Amino acid sequence: MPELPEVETITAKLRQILPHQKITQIKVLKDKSFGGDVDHIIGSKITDVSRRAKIIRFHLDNGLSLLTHLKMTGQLIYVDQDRRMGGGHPSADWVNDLPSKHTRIVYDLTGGARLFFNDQRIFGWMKVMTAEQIENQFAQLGPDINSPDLNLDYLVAALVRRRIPIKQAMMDNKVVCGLGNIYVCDALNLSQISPFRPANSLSEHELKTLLANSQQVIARGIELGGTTFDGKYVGVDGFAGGYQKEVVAYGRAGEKCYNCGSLISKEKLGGRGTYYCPNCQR
DNA sequence: GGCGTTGTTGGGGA
DNA sequence: TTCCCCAACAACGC
Repeated sequence: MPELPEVETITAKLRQILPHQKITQIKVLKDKSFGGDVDHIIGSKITDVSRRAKIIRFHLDNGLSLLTHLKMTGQLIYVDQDRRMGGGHPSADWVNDLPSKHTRIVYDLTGGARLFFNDQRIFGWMKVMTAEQIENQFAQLGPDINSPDLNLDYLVAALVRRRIPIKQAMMDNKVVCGLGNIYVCDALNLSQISPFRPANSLSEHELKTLLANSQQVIARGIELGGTTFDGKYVGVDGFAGGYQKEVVAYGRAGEKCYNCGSLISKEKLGGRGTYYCPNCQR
């Protein structure tokens, strides 16, 4: 479920909280959720937390890293020794339910704090990896949508031979990372470009507009702490994001397009729900 | 019981 | 080989 703004929000928070903390114990409640040997990282200290695409990386002082992908329903919830979530904020009222029936892994940290990995659908994972394995994992990825390395020339070159619909191309991690279904629908609506257009049919000017709007919706999503539908995404402190209040297309089928006043449609594209305005998105 | 769900991956066909 | 489509992963709510 989390897209880049959600993962970025979680990463930024964990980067404030976790460095210098030691992993004292790990309880794996669902084998499928954890890859590698817990004994290789128990006793190590977290030195940094970073993000690439939608993958969060915990850097450890023994040279290994712990990587996690939250996929659709993963959550990382930090609870300190006083059972406050997210390091000092008031806690969501379900803090006392942890570990819950969806908790897959529990990390005990320095001084009695704990990090919970919850994942309803069990698509997400956490894995112990070496630097070399991480390099391989990241090698095929295009630049992050919010990366300074991403520019119009790159996007034009990446899409020139792609005939798939522009929406699918923008969601392809080999082209650009971090633009998921919610934000890509909104970026296309703001750009007044149809999601069904072949990627290589867009003019350079259209791609420029789409890139700028994509960067803008992602930046806005980060500002608002992500998007929460159905309570599936929550931050490290257990609370929801705010972008769902500002969506321009996603989830608005039957409501008026903010560009032109026509009604937003919903159709399937590449197996995903696609919200767009048939009138002004051309 | 059926359908839909915010992400990724791999198999198979063209 | 590359490109592209689609099923699969699995659990929940409507």
